[in-house]
Amino acid sequence: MATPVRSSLRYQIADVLRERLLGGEFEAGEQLPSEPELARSLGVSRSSLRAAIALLEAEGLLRRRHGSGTYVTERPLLRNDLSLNFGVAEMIASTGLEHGTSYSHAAREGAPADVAEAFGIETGAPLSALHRVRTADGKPVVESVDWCREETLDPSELSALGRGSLYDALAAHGSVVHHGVASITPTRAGRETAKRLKVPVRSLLLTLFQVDSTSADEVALVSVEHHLADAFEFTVYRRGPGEIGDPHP
Amino acid sequence: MATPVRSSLRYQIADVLRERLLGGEFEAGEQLPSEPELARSLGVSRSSLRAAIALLEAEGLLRRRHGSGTYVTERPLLRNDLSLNFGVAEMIASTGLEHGTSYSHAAREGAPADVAEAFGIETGAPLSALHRVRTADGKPVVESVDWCREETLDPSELSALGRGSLYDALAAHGSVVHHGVASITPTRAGRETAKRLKVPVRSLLLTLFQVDSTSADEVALVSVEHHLADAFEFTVYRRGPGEIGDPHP
DNA sequence: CGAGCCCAAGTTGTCTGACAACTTGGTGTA
DNA sequence: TACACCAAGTTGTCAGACAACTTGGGCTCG
Repeated sequence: MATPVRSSLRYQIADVLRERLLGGEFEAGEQLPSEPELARSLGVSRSSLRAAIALLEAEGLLRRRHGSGTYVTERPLLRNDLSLNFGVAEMIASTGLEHGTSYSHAAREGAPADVAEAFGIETGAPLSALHRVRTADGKPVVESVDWCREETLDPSELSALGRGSLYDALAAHGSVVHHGVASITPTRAGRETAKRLKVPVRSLLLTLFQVDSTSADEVALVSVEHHLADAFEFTVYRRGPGEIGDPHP
Repeated sequence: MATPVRSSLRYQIADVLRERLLGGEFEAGEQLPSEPELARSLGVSRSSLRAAIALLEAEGLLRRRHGSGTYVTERPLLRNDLSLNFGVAEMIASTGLEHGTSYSHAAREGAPADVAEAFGIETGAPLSALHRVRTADGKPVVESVDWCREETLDPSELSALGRGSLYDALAAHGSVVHHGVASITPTRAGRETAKRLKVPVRSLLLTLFQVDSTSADEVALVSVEHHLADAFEFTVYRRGPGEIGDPHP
């Protein structure tokens, strides 16, 4: 088939392998077929396959051992792996719960200091803002505010979002999100937030302040998410220390 | 010089480049020399260089654009990048503050349920435990408990640790930590923790539960760290969504 | 003069084949 | 039994070539 092929081959191979790995085709700790064999069976060159394996190794899914083989990492699948950028909806869906939105309001608002700094604009300059409360099986679990430039999406387009993904809407307007940088802090629910999440004031929250950028490193979206403390568990794969090192077997 | 060369060449190249990048040799957004040129100047093959660049791309330091070039990512250096595994001491030192330990106690203790599960042993089975309170410029900021097998390090070895790194001590006993998986939750200070950190009971904390493993995927260390909410800021680079995608320039 | 097409140079992406470095299990020997 | 050695299999690195893509300049044409 003549698919347009937008992304590099190695990413496509990595996607295929990731799917097969997460699909449970291989056991934890099991050895993968050798590189030449895998490459043949996938119909790609060994070098492209190796590049794909390198990606999965950086994600912590695979482990390579010189002279021995490539092995599936023994680890419980990470829940809500922070190194991947997904929306709240996906996060809720991945737990098997039904996701919904109990509150949604879009407006033209002045940028708070931290948001303005991320966009490189003056504090108070107008932006499009989308306030939402996301639910899991009907229970409010996340209160979020998303900010983007008016030129990208105006408030009316934001309210018309419905069940569609914000990332998709941005992409449709030429602002494809390539990556984000999130900063994580524990907080307490203020009066407004508490009311919207239906929890007592000063309840424990985990707050994500995230700046999403395009592949040209232009800030496309800034979002603030307040998560109920016990709603989700965030995990990260941390490399090192020493990056490699294996003195003796 | 004839260094023994233990790790793969691509990791060494990545280390060199990372150093040069973080050292400010290139400006943010600047284009790197072409791959053939860089490879020549480093005295390595282009394929090895490409493997190294792939690592740095996965870390979010570089960006490659087909047909155009390789560019330095525009982002403020991440503070306390969670995707790298560093100790509390390094974290404090990186802020320019003096790190210390105001409390340290090692003992043989029964494993709590979550720690036992990580090690794959029975709850209550004996482990070596190291309780510490870490300080920044004399102020307590982190309370931590580290657990490891008695065979690896016994309590007396833990108390003798002094200012040395726990990772170094483990490595010296044949347990080289290769990576960790951390899970992050907001918590409140209990009575004991509050007293040790010298903050009011129920103060806001960020808790990291981390499982460190060797390259053979054997659990070497489990640690629980309670961080003062305003002491540090943790950040993560999040790939995606879509992993690549760049419909039009 | 401006808009748009075209092309050439430069860059990253992929392929092929070969050999080096290392691991592992088995065999043979002292 | 213990040890040295070897052979097969694996990943790591190298070299060279060509494909795919971007970019900027020059050209034509209106």
